[in-house]
Amino acid sequence: MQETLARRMETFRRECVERGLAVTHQRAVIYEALARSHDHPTPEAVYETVREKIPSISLATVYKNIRAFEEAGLLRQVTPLHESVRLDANLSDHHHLVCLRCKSVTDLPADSIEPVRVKGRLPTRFRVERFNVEVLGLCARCASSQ
Amino acid sequence: MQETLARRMETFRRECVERGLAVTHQRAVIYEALARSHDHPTPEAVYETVREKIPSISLATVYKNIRAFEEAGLLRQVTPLHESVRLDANLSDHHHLVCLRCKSVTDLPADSIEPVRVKGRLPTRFRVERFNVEVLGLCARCASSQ
DNA sequence: ATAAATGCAAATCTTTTGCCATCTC
DNA sequence: GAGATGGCAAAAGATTTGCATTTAT
Repeated sequence: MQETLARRMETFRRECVERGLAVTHQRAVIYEALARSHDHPTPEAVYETVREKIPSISLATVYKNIRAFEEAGLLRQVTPLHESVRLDANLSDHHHLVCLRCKSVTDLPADSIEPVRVKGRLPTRFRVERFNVEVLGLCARCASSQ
Repeated sequence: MQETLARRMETFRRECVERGLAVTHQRAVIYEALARSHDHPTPEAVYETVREKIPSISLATVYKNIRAFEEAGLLRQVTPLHESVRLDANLSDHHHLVCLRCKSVTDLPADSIEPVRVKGRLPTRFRVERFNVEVLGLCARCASSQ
């Protein structure tokens, strides 16, 4: 497990070099905080963690680097739709097609995807209410103007 | 189809009465804009649409009513995780357990859910990159403190 | 030495809140 | 007429940007 972290830090350094990103102290500490975490933290939470090691770091630096890591493919956002609330007045069972570039959302009838089936047990005593399935990719327009 | 809209407006009025929400002109126009839309608009987009019918409406009113409609169960947000970016440095295939109340996110190994399978064709020439599966519900802590 | 990155402060964008006037029931 | 709602402006929260200083390569 510790081994895995060391390997991930190694990968991180290599990726940075490959992408022309300087391996700064701040970047390494931010990335390590992310690699250690399993709670899918917000930038603010990452900032608080990193501050324990680098009290002088600024929140803007955390944001700038999260953005840089994303662009380098070192991390992802849990959902690509966090920028602004997206509303859905269609309460019937259905799914969504989400364009990663333009963030357009299109309905997908429930029957166009095999029903989600959980195999085995869910980790905790989680009370499942429903499933959200997002099909991520590029819409026709974005795929062609690529 | 027009029929469906009329029926939805009827349901809307009934739900409002049942929940003790006054059926104001603004509310009806906001709800109708949402019911007619299929692009999962942002509050700002709803505001622009509604302004065509009620030029004097304020953005705050749109936000307040979206909130009220949500609480009344008349609409949903496409993802419950839009408040702040949630980061994921684990790029391997996996899913997420999301608590609708506290917004905690927990990893779910890829093999705990049957692989998502698309039945038939996707509507447009959409270039699928990957699937996001969110299991929504209440985490153990929130379910018990309910 | 050079180009990129950091830190700070200000700006921007999204969403919420307080308060008084207005409308629904 | 009472209490909920709307509009406006200000506040709060999240994220980005500009710029001078510092750091990595």
